Amino acid sequence: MNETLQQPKTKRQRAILSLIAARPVHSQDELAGMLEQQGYEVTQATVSRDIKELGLLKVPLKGGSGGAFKYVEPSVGPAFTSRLHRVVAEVMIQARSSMNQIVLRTHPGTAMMLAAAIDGANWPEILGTIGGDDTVLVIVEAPGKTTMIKQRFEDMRGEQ
Amino acid sequence: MNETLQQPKTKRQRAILSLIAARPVHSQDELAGMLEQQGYEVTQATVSRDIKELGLLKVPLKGGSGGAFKYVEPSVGPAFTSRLHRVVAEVMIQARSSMNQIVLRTHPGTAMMLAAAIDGANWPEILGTIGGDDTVLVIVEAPGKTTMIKQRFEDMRGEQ
DNA sequence: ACACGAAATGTATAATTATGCAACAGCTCC
DNA sequence: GGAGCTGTTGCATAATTATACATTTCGTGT
Repeated sequence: MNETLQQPKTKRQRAILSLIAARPVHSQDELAGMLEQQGYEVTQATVSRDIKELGLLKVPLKGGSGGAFKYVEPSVGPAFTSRLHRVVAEVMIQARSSMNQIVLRTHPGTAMMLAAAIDGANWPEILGTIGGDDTVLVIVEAPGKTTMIKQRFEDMRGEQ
Repeated sequence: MNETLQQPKTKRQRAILSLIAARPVHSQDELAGMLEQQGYEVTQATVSRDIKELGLLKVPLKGGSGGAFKYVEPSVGPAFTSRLHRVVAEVMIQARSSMNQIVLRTHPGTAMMLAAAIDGANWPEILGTIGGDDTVLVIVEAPGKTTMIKQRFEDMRGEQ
């Protein structure tokens, strides 16, 4: 029991990560209860602080099983967005356009991945893409739509 | 004003995405007030529902400016995890090992990206990597550590 | 026109989360 | 030893978010 009373914070936070990975945890009270079962003496207030420190996210469940939300690690958050969105956010450096062409610059060795993601998105305004090492050429169906398409890519990259 | 009364949900949700991208929004009440300024008649209850539908995330601010949290789109999550973690989650399909070698299978055209991310992580147990089109060969410093390293990759990929 | 069902929304409030404040523990310095 | 500082935690509750229920709106069929 002295071991329980002297439990360091780091160990408790690691236990939290294990718990939320093992099964859905719907509320901080629930999580506090689970920690109690593992021998940690802890309240909802401390769990709230842990969750904030760990950067855990409360995400909506898609099926409505039990509670309507669960806690996840930050890395699980992106799974809720489209593949193209994730890839753009990860590899795209710059987007420039002229007439009906958009040139996307990427980190070295990642252009093919972005080109594939763009193809997979099946945007009707895009005729096709050519990917090299760090550059993707996107052909837009008409010059009038180029700026809008470029803006979409920039929106997906988000603020830096 | 009739236009305000007949505002469709989709348009309001798009406005929400623009608002949270433009500056930090700390609470649903704050967001409801901002929407009111744009002519949407809406309450916190509806905003809560919108946020759930859009899958927006409430993330902790790192600086403590104003409120301690803000709302973001799921794609903004990547900033919270390491590059290797994100790349593994995005491209790695399988990890297998033998003696001091780990073979990682990836989506086509993405192996170089993963190899670069592994190199960038500078794990002391890894001597080096060789990346091809859809396969990365990882050389571990000793066979005794191969399983543990492989497990790390699998942990980062997470449940599928 | 009316009836019906589904979707959307507000009101009120239950449920959940965050935090101010005080207390305690641990560490360093004199 | 004591003083001072920092970090951690619980208590109590303020703040925030989610939701039950009722109402309204919209779309479809007769």
